[in-house]
Amino acid sequence: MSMDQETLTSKAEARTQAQRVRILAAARACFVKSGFHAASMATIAETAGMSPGLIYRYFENKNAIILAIIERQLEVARDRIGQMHASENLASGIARSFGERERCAENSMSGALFLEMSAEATRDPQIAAALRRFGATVHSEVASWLSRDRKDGGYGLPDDVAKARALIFVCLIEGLKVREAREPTLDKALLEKALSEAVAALVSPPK
Amino acid sequence: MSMDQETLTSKAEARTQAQRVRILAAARACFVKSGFHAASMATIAETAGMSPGLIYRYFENKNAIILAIIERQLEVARDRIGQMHASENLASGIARSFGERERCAENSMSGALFLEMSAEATRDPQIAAALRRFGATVHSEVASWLSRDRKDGGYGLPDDVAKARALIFVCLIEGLKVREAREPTLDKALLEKALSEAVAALVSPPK
Amino acid sequence: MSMDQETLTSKAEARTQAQRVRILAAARACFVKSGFHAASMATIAETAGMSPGLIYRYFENKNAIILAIIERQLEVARDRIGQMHASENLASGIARSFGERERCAENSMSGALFLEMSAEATRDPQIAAALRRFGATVHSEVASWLSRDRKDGGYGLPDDVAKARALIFVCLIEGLKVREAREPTLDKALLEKALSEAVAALVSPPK
Amino acid sequence: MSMDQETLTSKAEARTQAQRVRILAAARACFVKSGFHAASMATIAETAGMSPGLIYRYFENKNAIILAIIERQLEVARDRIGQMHASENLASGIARSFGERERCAENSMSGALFLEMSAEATRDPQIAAALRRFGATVHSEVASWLSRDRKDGGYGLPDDVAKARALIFVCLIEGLKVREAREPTLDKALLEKALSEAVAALVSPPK
DNA sequence: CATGAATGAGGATTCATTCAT
DNA sequence: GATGAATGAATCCTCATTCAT
Repeated sequence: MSMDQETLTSKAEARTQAQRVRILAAARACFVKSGFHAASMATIAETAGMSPGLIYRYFENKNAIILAIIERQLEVARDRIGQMHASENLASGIARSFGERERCAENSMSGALFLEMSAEATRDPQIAAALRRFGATVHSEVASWLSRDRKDGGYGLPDDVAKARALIFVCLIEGLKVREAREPTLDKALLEKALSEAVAALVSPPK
Repeated sequence: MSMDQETLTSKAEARTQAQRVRILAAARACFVKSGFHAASMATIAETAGMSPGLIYRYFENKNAIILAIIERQLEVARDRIGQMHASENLASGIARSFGERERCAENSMSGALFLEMSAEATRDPQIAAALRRFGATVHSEVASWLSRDRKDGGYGLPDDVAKARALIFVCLIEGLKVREAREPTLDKALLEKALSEAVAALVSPPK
Repeated sequence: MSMDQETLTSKAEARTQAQRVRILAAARACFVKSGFHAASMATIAETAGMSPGLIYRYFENKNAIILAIIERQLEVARDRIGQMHASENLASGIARSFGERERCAENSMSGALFLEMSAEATRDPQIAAALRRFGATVHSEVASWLSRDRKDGGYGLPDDVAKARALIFVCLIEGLKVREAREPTLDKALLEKALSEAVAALVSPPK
Repeated sequence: MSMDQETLTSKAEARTQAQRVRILAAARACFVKSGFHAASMATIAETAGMSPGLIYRYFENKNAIILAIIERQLEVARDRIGQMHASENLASGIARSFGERERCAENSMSGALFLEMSAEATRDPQIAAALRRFGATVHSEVASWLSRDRKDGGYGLPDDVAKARALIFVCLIEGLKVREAREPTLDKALLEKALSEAVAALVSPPK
């Protein structure tokens, strides 16, 4: 009744993957609450419902966890920005997502986490590289979306204009993230008004 | 050859002030390099060329140093933003200040420090309050500048538009700060081009 | 060969208890030798044969250790005083216990520790409260013993006289404790003679 | 107009003495409030209205101050006990002095200080010796007072009885001191009642 | 696999003592 | 004499990491 080797292996791998996910979820929660440094391995372990020692079977050390979280958060963020293109009303979409309470799962990029990551990037070259990769991807994606033909859902801007506006767009979004972390109570109506005008300007044809 | 009491007192005060400045400069350097938490008092003391114990004669504890640095950085930032209004060409001014090398002195707002501060603000209410105060001041300053009459060096925008645009402006600047910390090598020409268009849009009369 | 859950739990609890005892014994020894403040956690850890960090798994901080020791010493003292009632010859019992060498174990109330505790009580309200509780218990116990009927092993004194004499009795005992700490070489014969007369007077019917 | 050498010297000595007194008074106050260890030299200096450095011109180190204070306190206590003999009503005199608030000056032996001293004596042989000397003096003084002829203000007890009762007396007083430190709110009426009976018994002719 | 007890290197902070002025 | 800035060792405590079970 024993399973063949391959099945066993894949079962084991699945479990390994599940454990890693469990740890990362716990770590994310702790990091959001206390920051990378203040969150202790003991707390993360407790949050994950396992022993501190076990974590080291799945991650070499705390830094590896931080890195893995960052990697995953960047994927999530990338996806989210991808979805924006499709959304009917970009400005209100962004505005609405502002200050969304962490829904516990990892499908939302926490402003606090984003700050923590960025701050850490100024010291850790690996993190810096990851963020740079992320930034480049997002920027070119937004740029391509602005330059794409109108009939393909784009805005038909010349390439150079698209690139410049994409930069503004990306900085604006990141600035909002920072603000969100700091001032989650910001007036949403004002924000939406401001954003809709800004977005309109960003996608309008150049003079 | 003895000095009168007043002279002595002011000498002592001058020394005290000088020491505080020395400590803050060292702390700033350490914080930029390692972050608020990873920078140890021992390292700060060494950087300042003094013993760890001496620091506590001038600051109650590490947190007080962090707070003092933040307060000072926000002043600097406030001043800088104030100067922007006066500058001939806003966009290129901002672009030029981007990525300026930390001149070690405290007259430039380090992007890294800004991130560190913002991240810390999500945990420390005192820091959060300081940042909020700062944010409010800057926002209203920018708004008043946008709404002021053209003949007074403003842009004559209606109050509500000015408020909304000021928000965008401030977020954009902060987003740039974040980017600066992460990617100081960003293409300056592109940045200037992007900013000049964005700034032009922000100060243009509403439709 | 694996143990069931219950066995495991009780084993763990037993170990925890054993470690606490080990720490308390070491701490007691250190406190007797150097006092609460001068005894360092490092020394206690070394005495207990463990690392400093480990102590904090079993006690929240140094103060908790001090408190635990005090609590335990007071229990011991309470028991001892309880036993006195039963003893054939009270005076010689007290005299004999005077200056007993610390048997390292916790079954003897060290005079030094008693002093340390009392001195600390003038500053730490928690310790003061514990000592006050202790004092009240002992006082009322002695009083009830003096007032109880002769046929129940008491001395049949009126309540108010019993209360007053109990106070004297308790102060006398405590005074002896102090003397013991300071002058363990006191002439035992003299002490016994003095005590037997004093005890006789304390239990004699009032005029 | 200059004073001769001798006058100068004695003037200097007087000043030295005055400074020492000032320091000791300050130290006493600090020790009563915080204990020997917790009272810092800085606080003592501040209380004495001088700089920390200056203290070291008059005392070799903190320990020397402690020792000097103890020496002085013991003198005071010796005097006080001497005065007791003369007092009309011994019991009420003791009772009344119980819990007297430190009158700031050094003419009252603080219970807290007494405890601190006794605790310290278990470690520091010099302090132990001082206390032992003190104890012996007081004991023999009390004994001689009990054995002295009635017409000389004594109680005419035989020498050996006087010695034994003096021991009880001294322990009782010390026990009261301890209690005072711990429980300054003790019922005075009860105390006086208890003491008057006890004192009466101690001075009564032996059976 | 899993546990969690154990380690020990730091970290912030205090304070007796010294010494240049 | 007097100051008080400066030192640096020592203290309590935390936490990433290891390893026997």
